[in-house]
Amino acid sequence: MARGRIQLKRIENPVHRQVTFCKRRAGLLKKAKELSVLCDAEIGLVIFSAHGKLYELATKGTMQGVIERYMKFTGAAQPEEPPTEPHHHPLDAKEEADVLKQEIDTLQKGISYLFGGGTGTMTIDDLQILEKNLETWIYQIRSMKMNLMLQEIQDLRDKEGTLKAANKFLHDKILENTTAFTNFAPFATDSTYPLTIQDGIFPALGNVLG
Amino acid sequence: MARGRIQLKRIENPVHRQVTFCKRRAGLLKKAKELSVLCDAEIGLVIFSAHGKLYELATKGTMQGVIERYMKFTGAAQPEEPPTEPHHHPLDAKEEADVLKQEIDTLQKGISYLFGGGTGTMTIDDLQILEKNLETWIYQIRSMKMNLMLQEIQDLRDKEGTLKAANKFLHDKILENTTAFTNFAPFATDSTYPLTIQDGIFPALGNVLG
DNA sequence: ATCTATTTATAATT
DNA sequence: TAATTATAAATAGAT
Repeated sequence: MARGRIQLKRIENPVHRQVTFCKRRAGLLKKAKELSVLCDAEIGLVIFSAHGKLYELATKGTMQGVIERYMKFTGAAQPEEPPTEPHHHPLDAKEEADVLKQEIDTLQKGISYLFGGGTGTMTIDDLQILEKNLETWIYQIRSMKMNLMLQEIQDLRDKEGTLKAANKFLHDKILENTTAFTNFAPFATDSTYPLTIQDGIFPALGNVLG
Repeated sequence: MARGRIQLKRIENPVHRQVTFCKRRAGLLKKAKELSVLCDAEIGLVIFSAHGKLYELATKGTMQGVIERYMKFTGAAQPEEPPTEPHHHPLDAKEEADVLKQEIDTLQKGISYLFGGGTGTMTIDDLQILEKNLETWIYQIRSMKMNLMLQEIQDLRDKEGTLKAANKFLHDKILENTTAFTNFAPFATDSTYPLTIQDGIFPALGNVLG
């Protein structure tokens, strides 16, 4: 990138190649860090030099964590442990996570209880109970989360509607004011466009805007 | 890097953040490719956006290959092999919903199959498989729903931010107009108060403010 | 998405 | 190996 364009091919001179590797490796790691910080992304970066040396960067946790998340995402059967959920909104998220963990505990305890004896004396009735329990657990987990999240979505939608309404109101107000202004005559004392409405609306909007 | 320095901290404005994420993500991937080609290095790069979308790059082979090499290097436990068909792009909402339905289907079929026969010849191995499947299903259902809903919540939050910004802008606009108007028409001060609009808007605002 | 003014990264050089 | 410097490349903000 300086003092001459570079060709996008392997640098044959081993000294140049090594120097460039060091510089660009540092640059790449820096850029990765910046992207992670600026945009709140989780990044895993591994670099094996031509001679097999490893350089790595994992933002927001460990490389193991990144690899597991990647595995989950791409469908690799990477078992166990509830993954680190995307950090979002501390309050509800924490509660939800706790409830969720508890539910999973319950499920695993139930399974252990039913199967852990190793007796092989499972009856159809036992299995029926297990089935029902599993369905119930799944249902409860799902609906609990559903309710929480639907609630939040609804709240946000309401907020959006309100903000849009306020937006429209303000917009219309501007149009009115503009019209009044351009058409205005000094004797327009009977104006129905009362700019002092702001006394009513602005303090309230102040809260919305904040 | 251009038109003003940036602070090395999370960009709060969601629009700016998203734009910067796209640009810098592209830049980072490009730099990684260049380093790999120029210096004959093997690189694996995974990026999870704040919304959980996956972007990846593996030079000289697959991401699985990079992960395995990394695991060998660090001596970490090998997370077994890739029965994978990597989605190069994260599932969108519709795809996720379909997968979810399918998973539920599978769950119900599995239960029916295992219990519906009524033979009572369930082996411990069968039960082990069932247990594992149930855990997997629950996890998948949960994380899929999570992703969908977190996505929507994030979208709505971003929208909210945008609307608030718009409202602030309009609000400022009104202040300007008001000032201009009163300066130009000092006589029109006895205007009546026009209350018809607030009847519509204020109750709605009340919800936001509360 | 495209453009442009700047900042940042870095190839060549010392 | 570590600076310096001239230049290419990336990108923040604007359109």
